[in-house]
Amino acid sequence: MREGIELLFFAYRDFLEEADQVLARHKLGRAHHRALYFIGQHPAITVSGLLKLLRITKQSLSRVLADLVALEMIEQTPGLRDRRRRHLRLTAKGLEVERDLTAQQRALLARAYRQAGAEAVDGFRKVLLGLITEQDRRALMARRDQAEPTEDIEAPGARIGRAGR
Amino acid sequence: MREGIELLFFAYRDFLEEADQVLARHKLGRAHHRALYFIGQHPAITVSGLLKLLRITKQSLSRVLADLVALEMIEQTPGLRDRRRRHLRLTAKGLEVERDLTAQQRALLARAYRQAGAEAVDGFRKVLLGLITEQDRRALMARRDQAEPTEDIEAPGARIGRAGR
DNA sequence: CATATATGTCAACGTGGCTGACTTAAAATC
DNA sequence: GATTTTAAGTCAGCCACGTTGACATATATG
Repeated sequence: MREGIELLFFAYRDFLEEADQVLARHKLGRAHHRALYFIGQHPAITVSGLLKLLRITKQSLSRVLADLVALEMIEQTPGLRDRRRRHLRLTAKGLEVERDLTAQQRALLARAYRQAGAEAVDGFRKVLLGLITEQDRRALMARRDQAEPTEDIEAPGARIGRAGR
Repeated sequence: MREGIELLFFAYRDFLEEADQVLARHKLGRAHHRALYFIGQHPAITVSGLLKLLRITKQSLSRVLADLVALEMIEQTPGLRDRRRRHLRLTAKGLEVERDLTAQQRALLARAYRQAGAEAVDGFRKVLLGLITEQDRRALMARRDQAEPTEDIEAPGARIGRAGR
């Protein structure tokens, strides 16, 4: 049991270290990484949607989002049905940085998968799924069966803030 | 691949959340948890040994250790062969808190293991081992084949600081 | 119109990392 | 025995990123 605890600790730490070097090059922090990642995975996600995924306060998130908007890595468009909502998506630049960030991680994970074998990967997923909360499990599944009709309609070409350059 | 990244993120977060509640009760932070944990796993570990495991600076660590000494959760004894070294170990109180902290985590992990099955656990371990660095892998093994003759001889009954009560 | 919701903002604070400079005691080396 | 190296600690300041609390604004909804 203790071994499992340490495996998680070391693996998570070593896994993040990969991305940290890239982050340093771009002068970004881990919080930016997480935001970029999830916006990349959930295009047009709203601020409140992102808050639920990250489980941080809106004050913390808005600092990060403000940075990313200023750096032109993400952009915000008002919802069509509900103009209070801000739908977030990566710009070309944001996409590039996000890819740069996860490229290392994907490579590392791919190597670990390859070395361990398909069967082991299955076990890895089973155990981790058992560790996470029902809520997070749903978040994971939601993306996989990416049917869910976005119900988050957004207005095209109506950027918010630091307006149209 | 993306799924694996998210699994790690969610699992690690949810796994820590368990302990966070206990930490809050004891008015401790995550840094204290990590120190207590590794001292518990490596009795008589030296400060520099702990630094290597945690990979933080001595300034950061010494804040944490000072807290734990003040709370009488750990104690330090000078090395016998090398009196510059300080060997750390949990006091009865420290042991109790540490158990309290990991009890939740062990239970959660045990449940995940049970649900996933022995074969899955094996895969879980294989993949995670593939993710961590050679250095961390050695740290893990070292404890398992706990032969390694501690070579860290310490003086019995010679506590340092906040002296003998 | 009144209320609820989505988002943002200002201010203050806590934790836990970091760097850099310096000290002390003990060990190791010349 | 003098010099250098090592283990540990200290002081000071900084930064990232989380928190709480109070309040503002625009929009949707009953």
